[in-house]
Amino acid sequence: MPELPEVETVVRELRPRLLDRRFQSVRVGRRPLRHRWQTRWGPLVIGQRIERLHRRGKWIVMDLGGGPCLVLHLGMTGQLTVTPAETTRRDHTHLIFGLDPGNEELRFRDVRRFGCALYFPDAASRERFPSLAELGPEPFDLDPACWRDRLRATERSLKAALLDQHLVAGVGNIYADESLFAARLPPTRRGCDLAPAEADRLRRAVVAVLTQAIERRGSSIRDYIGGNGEKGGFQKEFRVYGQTGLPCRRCQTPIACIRLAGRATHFCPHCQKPPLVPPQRGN
DNA sequence: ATAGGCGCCTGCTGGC
DNA sequence: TGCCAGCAGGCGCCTA
Repeated sequence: MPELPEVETVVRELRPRLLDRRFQSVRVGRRPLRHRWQTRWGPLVIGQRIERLHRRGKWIVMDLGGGPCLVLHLGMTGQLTVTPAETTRRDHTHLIFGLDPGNEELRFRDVRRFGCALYFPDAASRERFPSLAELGPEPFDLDPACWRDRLRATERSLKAALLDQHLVAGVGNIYADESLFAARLPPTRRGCDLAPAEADRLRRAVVAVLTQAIERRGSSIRDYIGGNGEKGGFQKEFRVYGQTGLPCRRCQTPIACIRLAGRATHFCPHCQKPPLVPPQRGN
């Protein structure tokens, strides 16, 4: 799915097209998405002005004037685009907001319907939404000491830790694998077995990989497109994700793929070799 | 606390 | 060519 870089790209590209415009109509598809799926969007949003558009983890938050907001998640196959109203609507388009001024529509398309769109009447109700409220810090704002301590407090694998949105927000399967490769750490290594310097290396690797991916407008494997409808380019930079059997770009060892934390996990068995003697806890 | 499994959905791919 | 199992970028729920 869209992970942090993809969602960031969508938000950046939609912002200039959405800010200060109002919803003038809503069309809702017949089939529901996840969570509390609204069927009566019209009375909630028609006439509301889009004041702010931002990202939190993999969530898109749209503040409407005076408190209410729209919160969207793209799931695995979600696409959010602004499109001329006359453009043919593709199948699996579940929400269509007419925009004023102009003859354009904000469209939410999601083939697998793992995404969701939620309306909160005020900030307090949004703050009670657990998926947002319990989200960990943004990767770019991680306090190094706090990250080190939280990582070293868990016996889970580094892969599982990176995918846990409570620990750090926005990392998914692709960027977890790419970050672990960049940090030269094995995905199976336990958080509690990391030396402080290694925890810090991982933090920097996550930031570096995500930053580079945002610069390339995210990764398009199949469904992902940015807010302007174009595919991303970071899939060309993958070092391990989806590279099973291909030679590692550093050492030529074939990239391995295992199942970890329930997900396909790619790594270089040589560059990301576990240490012979794990560092002592507390050093 | 946390790992693992499943379910939610649809569409594509690879093997037979 | 056709069929079917397996798999896919997420997340939440359940069990052990």
